Amino acid sequence: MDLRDRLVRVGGELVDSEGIGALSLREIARRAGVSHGAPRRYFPTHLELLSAVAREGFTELAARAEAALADGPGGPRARLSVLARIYLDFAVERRGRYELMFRHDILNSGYLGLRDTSLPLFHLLTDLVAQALPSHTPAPSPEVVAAALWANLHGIAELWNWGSLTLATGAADPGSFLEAALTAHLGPTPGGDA
Amino acid sequence: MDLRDRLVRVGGELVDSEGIGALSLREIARRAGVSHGAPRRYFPTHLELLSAVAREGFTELAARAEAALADGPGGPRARLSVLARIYLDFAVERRGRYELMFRHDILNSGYLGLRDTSLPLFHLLTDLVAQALPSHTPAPSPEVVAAALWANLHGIAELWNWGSLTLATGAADPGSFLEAALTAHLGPTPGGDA
DNA sequence: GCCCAGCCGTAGACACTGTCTACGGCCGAC
DNA sequence: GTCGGCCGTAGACAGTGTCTACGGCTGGGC
Repeated sequence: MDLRDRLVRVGGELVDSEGIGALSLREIARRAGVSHGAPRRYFPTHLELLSAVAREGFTELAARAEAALADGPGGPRARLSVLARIYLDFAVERRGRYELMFRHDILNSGYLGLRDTSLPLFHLLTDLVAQALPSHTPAPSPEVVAAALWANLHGIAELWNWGSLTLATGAADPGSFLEAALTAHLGPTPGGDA
Repeated sequence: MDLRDRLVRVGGELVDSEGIGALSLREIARRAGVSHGAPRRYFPTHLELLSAVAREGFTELAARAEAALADGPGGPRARLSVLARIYLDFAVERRGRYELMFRHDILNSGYLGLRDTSLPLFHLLTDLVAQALPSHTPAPSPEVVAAALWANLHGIAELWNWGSLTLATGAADPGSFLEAALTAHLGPTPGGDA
């Protein structure tokens, strides 16, 4: 296997298990069994390696979303609920990776490449929102609603991971916040609660 | 002036102007005009110094909120709008500081002290939400709505600072997202738009 | 007035980090 | 068979956070 891919994979396992603080260049190189100078042949800088690890996270998140949305047709609102759940589950399960994926202070250099990987996900969200939006009232554009919903999801994910939501409300599961966010931004579910 | 206070102040100026990456222990010591070992007398660890800088941020945010809410009485919904705006403005103006304040991977050691400083702000939010919540429907508890609103605000702040909201929607000001979040979580404004 | 103790900051060492550079070894092309 | 180029090694360098030994200054007890 290519050393380049191996480095990204090792970095991914490392950030998934040990968190963002363990992602030093030399540690990745050690775990990949090469010297500390080897990664430089493929990633001119430490941050570019981290960007590649983050990008891998985006592709996996997109794959999860695609897989979950593939089998059941369902209405757009139900699909949005699934998508939001996928997003939140990813953020909680792969906490370190999720943090890395949104650490823009780290990833600015590789940001252009990252954007290409994360934009399709946002477009998927926008499309679903456009289908799910009620047709009454002068609703704002789907992009705006999708962005607002995304901001809400991201905030829930971060606060949940910090324990702030549990601390403030005693909630044992972020699902209620998720559904509240969907209802808040899209209106009440047309077909009932389920 | 106490060296302890000077270090916190210098660190605060540094994170406000240069961002979180510039906040090394030795750089703070240099700018304070002392040797790199001096801070250790007051902060056993680099992270505890950073926690103190973050705490100063929370107290200033609380002071801003208090000042803004003091002069005008206004309805609870209007006061919530002011509070949300204060929060968002702080996050945008003091971007580095805001990032630091919510970098829980850094601040875990001083987290207990931080919680004491940030909890009153959340209680203020909860109180206002309790007053602003419409009395129809089996509304969820004010804590839950306040937490959901906070999560939304935080998400807006982060995505806005990253430029993601501008990129996705072309918006030139985060205010529309802010008002949308208020409406989404509290229901439409009873007294109109203003 | 002197002396001594304790606080405060200095300075150097240590392990670790990311980056840069000079080097060798191996493999394929000619 | 020889030569060139890719790949990884290894060491140097500046920077970091932490730890420790040291000096200097100040204030209190006699």
